[in-house]
Amino acid sequence: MSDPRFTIGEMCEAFSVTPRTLRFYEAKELLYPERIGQKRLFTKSDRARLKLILQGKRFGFSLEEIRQLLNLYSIDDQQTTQLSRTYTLAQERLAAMESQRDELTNAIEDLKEQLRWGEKILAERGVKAVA
Amino acid sequence: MSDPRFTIGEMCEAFSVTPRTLRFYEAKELLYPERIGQKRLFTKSDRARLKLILQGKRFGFSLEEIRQLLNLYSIDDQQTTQLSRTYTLAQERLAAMESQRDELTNAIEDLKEQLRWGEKILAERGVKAVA
DNA sequence: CGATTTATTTACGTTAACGTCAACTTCCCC
DNA sequence: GGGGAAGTTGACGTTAACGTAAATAAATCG
Repeated sequence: MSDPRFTIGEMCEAFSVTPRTLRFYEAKELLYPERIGQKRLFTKSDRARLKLILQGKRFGFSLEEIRQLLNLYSIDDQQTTQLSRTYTLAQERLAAMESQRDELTNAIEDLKEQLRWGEKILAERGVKAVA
Repeated sequence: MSDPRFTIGEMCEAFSVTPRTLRFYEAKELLYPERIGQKRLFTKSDRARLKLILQGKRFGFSLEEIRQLLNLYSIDDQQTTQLSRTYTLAQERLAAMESQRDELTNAIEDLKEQLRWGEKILAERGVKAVA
């Protein structure tokens, strides 16, 4: 009934990454797989963290930034002080993300306008815009 | 009444970039300043392009991606075919940006939940959450 | 038991986006 | 006309995030 462990190959298969990537993340202290002899065994926790890492990357965060974000999830039960510090850290991150989203929203609007303009030009020339 | 030209120094001042950066962008064919002898003279058009470049970078686009985006703005008046091709390219880009924004929106929601959860924990322990 | 398969460490290679000299020209000022 | 100040072209250095190759070990399969 104990938690399952995964080999590096299984992890790579499941998340579409290379072994090099997982070893690299471990070296950068983003993952902490167990060891049996030399070989790595990834836990459920490692899977959860890896999922967050890959998500973070899609948002354009650096691995170092992600490492700090991950620390938000590993809460030190003993030190409440630590907790409220990470809390403010999370709020800062949130603000950054929101402003980034707003910028994106604006850029999207601009692009849409450009597209409408382009459509008009194409229409004038009697060319159908590719839907 | 002719358009004003700007030295590399003026450009750096105006956009908070280094000369190296502007020369690099020229080498990568993102900018096309004129030349008077050896020296570069940046036009109004270069300023517009540079503004878009810096904006693009904030969205996490690579310089190569930005270069392609910039070509959307420099429309070849002779070849309409070219235009409708770039039009679809712009639509793809738009779709990518929208889905990226949506992902961000979700992540923001997740983070907010985490924060609400953290607040409760802090409250239970009698610690004020840092506003 | 020998051959794969799977994994490990070590270490050099790679791309992107500049930073950072070094070694000149050119222009302007007193 | 002798300096700064501003600008130019190399060319090597740097960081991030892995890729890739070499040499080696452990486990598995017929």
